[in-house]
Amino acid sequence: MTLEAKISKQLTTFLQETYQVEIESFEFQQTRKEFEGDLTLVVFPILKYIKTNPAKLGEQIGEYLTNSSDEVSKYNVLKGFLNLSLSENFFTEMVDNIRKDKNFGFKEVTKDSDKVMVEYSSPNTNKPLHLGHVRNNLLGYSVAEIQKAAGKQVYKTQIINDRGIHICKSMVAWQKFGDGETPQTSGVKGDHLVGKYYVEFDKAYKAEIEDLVQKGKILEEAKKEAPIFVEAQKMLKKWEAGDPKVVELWKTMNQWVYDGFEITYKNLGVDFDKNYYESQTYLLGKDHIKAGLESGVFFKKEDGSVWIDLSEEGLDEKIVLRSDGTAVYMTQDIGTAIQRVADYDIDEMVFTVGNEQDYHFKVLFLILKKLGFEWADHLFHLSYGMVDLPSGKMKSREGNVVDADDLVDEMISTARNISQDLGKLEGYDEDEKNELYRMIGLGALKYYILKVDPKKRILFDPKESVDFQGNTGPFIQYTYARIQSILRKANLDSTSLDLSTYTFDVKEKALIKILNQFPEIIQQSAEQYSPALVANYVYDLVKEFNSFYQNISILGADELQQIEFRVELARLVAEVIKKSFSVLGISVPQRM
RNA sequence: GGUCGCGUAGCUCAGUUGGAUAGAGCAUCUGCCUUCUAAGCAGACGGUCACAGGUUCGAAUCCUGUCGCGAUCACCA
Repeated sequence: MTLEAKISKQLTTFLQETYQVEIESFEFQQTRKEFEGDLTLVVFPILKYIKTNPAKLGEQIGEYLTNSSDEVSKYNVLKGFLNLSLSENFFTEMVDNIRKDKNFGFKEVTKDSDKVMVEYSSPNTNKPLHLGHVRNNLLGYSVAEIQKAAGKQVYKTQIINDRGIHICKSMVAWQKFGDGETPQTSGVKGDHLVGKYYVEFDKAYKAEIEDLVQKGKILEEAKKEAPIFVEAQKMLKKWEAGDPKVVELWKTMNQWVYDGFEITYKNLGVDFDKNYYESQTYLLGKDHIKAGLESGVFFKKEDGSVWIDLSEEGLDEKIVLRSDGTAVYMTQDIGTAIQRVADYDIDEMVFTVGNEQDYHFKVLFLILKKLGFEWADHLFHLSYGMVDLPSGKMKSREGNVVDADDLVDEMISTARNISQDLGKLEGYDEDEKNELYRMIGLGALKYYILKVDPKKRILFDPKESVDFQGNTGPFIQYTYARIQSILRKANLDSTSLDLSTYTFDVKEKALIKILNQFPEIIQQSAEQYSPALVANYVYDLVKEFNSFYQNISILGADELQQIEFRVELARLVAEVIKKSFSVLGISVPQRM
């Protein structure tokens, strides 16, 4: 039982006996720093039931709790706020609880735990990943890890958009201008090579449009008639018809991209339990449209196209099948969702997709619900804001993107420069140093992106780059490394530590209180699908620890028991840092 | 135009069932390395919480309207 629950119970009893009113829930908050106390009861809401003066009631309750509750040792009342000081015993209890639970903060995953599938990344295969994908990947991975920590069975997945006009554009351009170039012959990473031809396509396409317009064509027509575009469309038709040559080229170029993506994913430290490929799923869903047509969920227009009318829900009509009977995006999304539930028997699904698709997912979930799938209530669109550059939106075909691989490299090299300036890595060999630079550079990047509320858009200025000081990943990693240093020096066995007679320092208490919040933070961030909560929490913890560290001597404390406890407290802080960062996908160093 | 989201310090962000004098970091300025790692600590400066109403004992938070920014409203994905 949480502390709040315990005290609430006592309060219910007290108010029942004294005022004959039944109140079960009370409003608590952390006592603000400028006041004495650990936990604050807000008295105002109780006045709705008991007409009296808030200060007077606060006094009464405070008096009662101090006398009858083991947890409360002191109180003071300010206006309508009752500040309670917790007893030393209670702090001892909290510490003991944290110490004895090796899995502190995380819920155990069992065979009976709910199964949740988290989809993220889901790239197109015509270009390398950029900063927008990075946010998507970091968010998706972290949310998946947080769900695990909250006790769910998690499957990470992506659907790779490996077919369609976009990849055909790269293919056509490669055929025309590529001169047989491959990743091997050029030394260019596969996804970048294919991306290069996507840009080439766009250049040639634009030139052709320009040319046609010069010759008197209307822009709209020119766009449709430009020879290279016509060629790409032809190629798509051939692909759909299974033309062996086209399919082979398609396979080859996609493989280049997959090999490239694999490296990027590895560098980012993200992974997947299952990949779905659009080329294998794009025909799915049609059967369900048929079934829905029969049951009256959908209706057919004269031209044969199939629609759903969502005007009752305040939305429009939405097409689910083209008049020629082919699938649209929505069709296959209906199909893949159903397929996934069939494959994995999942209870929940999370779709990590940008907020530009809010409407799409609203409609998708509604359709699945109308088709009668119970699980449609447990679908969540993890909608996140775009990452914009100072110059505006990133557009791959125009080349104004922050490339994922370049960005990671830059972060690592910044970390290297800073580390070398500080020069604290005596005794590390080159491999160890490089591993550390990578850890810090990625830590900076990941924390920078994850600490922001997912739904907010991020403005990323490559010139200003990412900080390594203050509220940053490296700051938190640094604190962890400092603690490791203390643990090495102390070299203590704390198993027999007994705190039953210990008197805690204010800063020790502050740390214990924050540590104690960890399990709740994990649950909250899981419920809200927000890694930002964990990021901000661990920052608060670390800030408090650094203040403690700088103001109170740990190894130089007066008494052995103090030394032992402080070392143990530092160890607990380090553990929570490590766990918090692990769900953010960030590693922590022994030294830095 | 309809719908959805956002608007908090010069900049980047916290502020979650409505609660005390709205908090951090960066930047600027002041102190602190002969003691556990200064990627740190202690402090100063910095606010019309976009604006206007409303609900409430109490609003950055809830409601309405206005303005600004963004997204979306395709037989594209």
